[in-house]
Amino acid sequence: MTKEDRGNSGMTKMEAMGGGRNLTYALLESVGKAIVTGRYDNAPFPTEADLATQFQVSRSVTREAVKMLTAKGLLVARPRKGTTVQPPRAWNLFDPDVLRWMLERKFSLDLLRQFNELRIAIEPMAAAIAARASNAEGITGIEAGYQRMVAAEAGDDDPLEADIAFHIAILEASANPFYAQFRDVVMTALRTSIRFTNRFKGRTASLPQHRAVLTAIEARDAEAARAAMLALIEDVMALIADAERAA
Amino acid sequence: MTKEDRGNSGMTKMEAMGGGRNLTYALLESVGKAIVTGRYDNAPFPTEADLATQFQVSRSVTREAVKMLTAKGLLVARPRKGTTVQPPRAWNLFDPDVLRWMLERKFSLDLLRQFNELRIAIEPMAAAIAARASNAEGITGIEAGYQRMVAAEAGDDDPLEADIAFHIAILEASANPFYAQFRDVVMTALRTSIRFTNRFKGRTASLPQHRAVLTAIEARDAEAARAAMLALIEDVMALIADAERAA
DNA sequence: CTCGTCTTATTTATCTTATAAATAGTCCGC
DNA sequence: GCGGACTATTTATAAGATAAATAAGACGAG
Repeated sequence: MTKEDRGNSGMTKMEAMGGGRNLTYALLESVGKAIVTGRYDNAPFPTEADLATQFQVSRSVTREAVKMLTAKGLLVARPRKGTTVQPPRAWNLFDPDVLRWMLERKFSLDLLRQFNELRIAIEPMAAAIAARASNAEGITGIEAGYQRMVAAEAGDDDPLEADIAFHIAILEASANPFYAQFRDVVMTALRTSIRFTNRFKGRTASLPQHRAVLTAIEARDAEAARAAMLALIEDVMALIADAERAA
Repeated sequence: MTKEDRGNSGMTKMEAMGGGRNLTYALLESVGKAIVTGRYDNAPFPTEADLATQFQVSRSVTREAVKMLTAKGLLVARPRKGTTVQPPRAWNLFDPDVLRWMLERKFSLDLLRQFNELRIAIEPMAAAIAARASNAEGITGIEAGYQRMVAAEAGDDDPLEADIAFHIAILEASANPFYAQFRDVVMTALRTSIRFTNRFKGRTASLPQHRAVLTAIEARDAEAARAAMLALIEDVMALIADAERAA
C-alpha cells in the first residue's frame, strides 16, 4: 500500500512525497536529479529560502537535503555567496544516488562504455583475487549466483538480477573492501543499463562464459579466472562498439 | 577523554570548532571518526537529542551532521528506532572523508595493501587508456607532474605532492570520469600513507620508473604504459609485503 | 585616481520551541 | 495465547528569531 488517495487536487507537499520515504529524501531526489540533468548550468542555484518556497517545504527539510547533496559532492554552500553547484568532476560518481541520476538522465551510450571500461579494470582482477584468496563462503556465494543464472535460463528467476548477483558475489569474494565497494556501483549501473542490453534480443548473458569464470575460481586458477571474466566484459564492450557504429 | 573534566577555561562549542569551518562540519568530523574507530560497536548510537547534549550544539546542527553521515553510508535513521551505525560494507569507502577516517584510525598495513591491490587494477589501465586516447592537455598535465618530481629530487618541491600530482594527472588524462574519480581516493590514501612509505629511507619514488610511464604515454604505446605503471606499483606492493613479513 | 577601510545587505549558520508522524513495545479483552 | 488498541519514544517537519560570515558598494585619505 503506497498512499491512500486523498481525492483532493492539491498534491503539494513535495508532490505527495514522490521521491522517497520522507520529505527530505524526496527533495534530495528532485534536486539531485535536477542538478545532474543540468537545470542549473545556466541559472544560479536558488537560496535555501527560495528552495523551501519552490518546493513548499520547511527550511529544516531544505537544509538537510542540501547537506546530503553537499556530502555527495554536488553542492557547496557559503554564507552570503549562496549555495552553488559543484563541477561534475567533484561529484561522487561512486555514490549510488549520483550514479543513478547520471545514468537516468538520458542514457548515454558514452557513459555506458566508460563504465564498462572501468569494469574491465576491476572485475577480472577481482576474479583473479577471488581465485587466489577467497574463502569457502565466497565461493559458495559465486556458486549461488551462477545457480540463479541457470534458474533464470529456465524462467525461474530474473535474468538481470541473477547476472548482477553473480558479478557482485565475485567482487565480495575478493575479500578486499575496495573491490567489494563496487557492489553498489555495478548493481546500479547494470540495473539501469537494462534498457540498452535488452534492446539486443538473445543477449541472455552467456551461461558458458560465466561458468568458465566459476570453474576457474573453484580451481584456484587466478589467470584463467581473470581471462574468463575479461572475455565476458569485452563481449559487452563489443556490443557497445557495434551500437556506437550504428548510431 | 570524557566530557566531565572540562571545567577549565571554557572551550565548549564543539571544542572551539576543532573539526572544520563550522559546527556542523566539526561534528561531522568528530562523529565520523568515532564511528569508524568503532566507538559505537558495542554501544548504541545516541539519539539526536543525546548527541546534541553531548556535543553542546543545537538539534539543527546535529541533524545536519547526521544527514551528511547518512549520505556517506555510515548511519541510517528511523523514527522510534533511533539512529544506527551501518555495517562497514555499507560505508562509502570512496568518499574522501570516510577513507581518511579509516586510514587515520590506526594505520593498518592490511588496508594499505588492499588499497594498492586496487591501484594495480586501476592505474595501469588508466595509463593505457591515456596512452591511447588522451589529448594534448592530458599529456601536458602528466609532463607537469613529472617535472614536479624532478624538481622535488633537487629539493625544490615536495616529493610526496609531486608524486601524487603525477599519478592524478594520469587518471585525469584517461578522459574517463570513472577513472578520474579515483583522484580524491588516491590523493587521500597516498597522503595518509606517507608515514609508512617514509619509514623506508631512500624510497624517493624512482624517477626512471615514472619517466618510463611518461615516455610510453607520449609515444602512444598503451602496452608499455600499462607495464611501466604496473611495475611501479608492484614495487610498492613488494615493499608492503616485506613490511608484513617483518611484523 | 588608487588604495584601504568602513558600512551595509544578503545568505548561510545556529538556536529554540512546537507539533506531527512513525513505530517498537505493552497491555487489555477475549 | 492472540489480535488489536494504546502508549511512549524517536525522528520528521515547521516556523521564527538571532548570529556569523562575507561580497559589494560607499567613503575617505593620500
